[in-house]
Amino acid sequence: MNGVHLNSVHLNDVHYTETMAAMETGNPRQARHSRDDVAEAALRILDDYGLPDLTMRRLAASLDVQPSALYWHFPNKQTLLAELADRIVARSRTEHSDDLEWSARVRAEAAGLRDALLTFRDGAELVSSTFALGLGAADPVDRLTEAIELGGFDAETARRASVALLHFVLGHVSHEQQRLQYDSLGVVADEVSARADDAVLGGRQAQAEAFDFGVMLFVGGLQRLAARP
Amino acid sequence: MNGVHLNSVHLNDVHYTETMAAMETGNPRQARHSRDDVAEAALRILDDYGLPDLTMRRLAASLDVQPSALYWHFPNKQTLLAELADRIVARSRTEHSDDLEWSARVRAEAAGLRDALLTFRDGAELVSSTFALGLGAADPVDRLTEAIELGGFDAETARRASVALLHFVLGHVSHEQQRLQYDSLGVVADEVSARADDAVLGGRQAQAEAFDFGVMLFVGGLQRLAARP
DNA sequence: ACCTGAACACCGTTCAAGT
DNA sequence: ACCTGAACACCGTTCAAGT
Repeated sequence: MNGVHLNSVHLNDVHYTETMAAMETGNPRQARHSRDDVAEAALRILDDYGLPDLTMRRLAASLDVQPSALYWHFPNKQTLLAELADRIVARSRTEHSDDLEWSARVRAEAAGLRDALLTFRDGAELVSSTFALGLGAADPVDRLTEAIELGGFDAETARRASVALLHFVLGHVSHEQQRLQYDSLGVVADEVSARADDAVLGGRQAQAEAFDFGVMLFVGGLQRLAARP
Repeated sequence: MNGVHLNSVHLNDVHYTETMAAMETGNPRQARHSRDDVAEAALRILDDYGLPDLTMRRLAASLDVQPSALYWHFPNKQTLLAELADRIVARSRTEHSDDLEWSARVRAEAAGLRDALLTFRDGAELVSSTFALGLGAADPVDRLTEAIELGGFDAETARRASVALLHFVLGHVSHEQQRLQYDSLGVVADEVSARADDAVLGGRQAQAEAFDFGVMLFVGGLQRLAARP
């Protein structure tokens, strides 16, 4: 804008490589990091210590870097979290043998999403919070919408239904994961009430059943809608 | 346990009243606060500035008190938030003319809960986070469960359905409120895309419709379940 | 291209002590 | 019964400067 050709700025830019820096300082430092390195390190902290412990300062320390260095790769923490959410959710891409009936496909997508969220500690809460902020998580909505549209529903109905279903999925799995680490903290206190509680809403099997039931209610609602338009 | 009668401890306890303190210091300080005062002040900050600004330090300042004083009323912030969640949710007690059909009553309960959450800024997010932690929000679950049981469903089915419905409600209203303040921040940028976006998922009316649609899917799923057991 | 150093403006919580 | 004062152990983010 001011007449200076931006392209010329880097003409004699000296690129300090890792080895050059090591030679100068005599200190064979860690490799400098890429955006991808940062995201992967963050996912590791998330899974090992949970969302509350995923701080910029801790992340920086795990990469042997100053906290301020992270802001070269991501403009702020929220953007980093959105990136993590997208990476977690990307694992839910099911090869949903396209010959499935639409309702079975919806159930498969929902189950795949749940599995993906469960592979990372606090995964549901992370995705949930970034989804609520209007960032990321667009992909699962699109895939659910597509599956529902196969049932002959119009675009808006399908979208509304898939967003509703996603809210259920995120809420359910958040709850589920919260309970997991609550249990792992061993609030043993009342053996009896713990058992009773467990019988009602605990146990991996029971959680999976409750999840399927919720998805089924949704699908059932859609089917009823199709039956009497 | 050690033989000392606990009842005798307070026998000659001197109670410093507000006026006594004022007389001594010559400083007519604010009235000392009750647990209820603290909760009400917190609700005011929540509604005026939002959940991220509801810090213990800010709350203390609004009460003309040191942050540490709050810990006499609540053991920690989480407990305070749970109390706020309960207070917000208590406003959803609808006088659901008991002559309503069960499905209408479920819809009324859901709508009442949404209205209650909307009366406070970030209300849904607050209730959602404490619910995910297993604190509070038990009341709405109970009322929804009761309504569903009137439809002839067994206790576990009713409970699972009501928890699922609650997850949808919390997720939907969180999203809705997030959008509200996103809009109020006036990210005017693209007038055009804003309009287009608005047509699809914006507007109070559209949000209310999408909400009702989601609830209807649930109820429809239950009805279908009743039709073919 | 990627990072350091230092600072700014905050957090929640504890605890002895005061009135 | 309710609060102060002071401290502890943290946060996210910015920015000039370095290599």
